[in-house]
Amino acid sequence: MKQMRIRSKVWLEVDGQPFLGDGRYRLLTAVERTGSISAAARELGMSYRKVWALLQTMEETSPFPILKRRIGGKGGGASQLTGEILELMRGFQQVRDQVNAEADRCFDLYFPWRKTDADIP
Amino acid sequence: MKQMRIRSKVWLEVDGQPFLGDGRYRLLTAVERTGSISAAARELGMSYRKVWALLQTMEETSPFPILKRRIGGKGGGASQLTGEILELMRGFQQVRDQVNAEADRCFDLYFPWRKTDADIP
DNA sequence: TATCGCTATGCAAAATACGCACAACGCTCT
DNA sequence: AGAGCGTTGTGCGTATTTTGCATAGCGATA
Repeated sequence: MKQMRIRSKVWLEVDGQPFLGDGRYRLLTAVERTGSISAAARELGMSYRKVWALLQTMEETSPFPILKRRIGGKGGGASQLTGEILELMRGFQQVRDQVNAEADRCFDLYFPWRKTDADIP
Repeated sequence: MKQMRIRSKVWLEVDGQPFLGDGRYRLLTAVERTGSISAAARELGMSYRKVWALLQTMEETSPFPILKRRIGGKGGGASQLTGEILELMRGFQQVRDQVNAEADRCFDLYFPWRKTDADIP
């Protein structure tokens, strides 16, 4: 039984470069909760190398700082998010949820048939 | 001057596999207008190999036929879209436009500031 | 000043995307 | 009937991107 469904994706760009999308949102959330980039990587099952590159790219395109990093010292180091990015993340979450809801609504509106291939003419 | 803006993307999936998104929509439109896969590829600046693979994958995941192909014969061959996919494309276009509009609306709603980095606190 | 776990990075390997080059096909025209 | 044309279809080597291993650097604390 073929099941057809709609998907949607929302992200913010800065100067045409991807800035904040769903993946980075989850990553930042994990960093904030754990207080560490490497702990966040472990938690999400990603390599530290990859996570670090993501955050680095993000920081380079961002108009404001994202992370307060501490290298060395107690516990070897730590990182936490800046107030600016936390505020932006709140707005992003709102927009994302609302757009996803609209996509589902439109799908039901324009494709009330075609939930499966059973009802294909 | 850093310019921040929102982007959104909508696509249909069949059994969890990507089926129809913006790129394939444009491709199918070109195939229909030109009546030929290879002409569509040239028009979009893509290799025939890539376009063929896209359509092949699409046809494999689709619950219904997409293309009416003719190999050899007048003009060497030709292809045109089935009525089913044309109908689906119309619905997709509606949903896509409406969701994109909603994304823009939400962005203005939740980020009335932050059009540029000039007005960052 | 030794330790610890974190941040930071060079580099090779793995996976993926890409497209060139060629085969198969069947109308059409001679 | 046979050659030619411009399609569709495909094998396979090459380029590009992604990935993560391995290791260096750091500094507060004890």
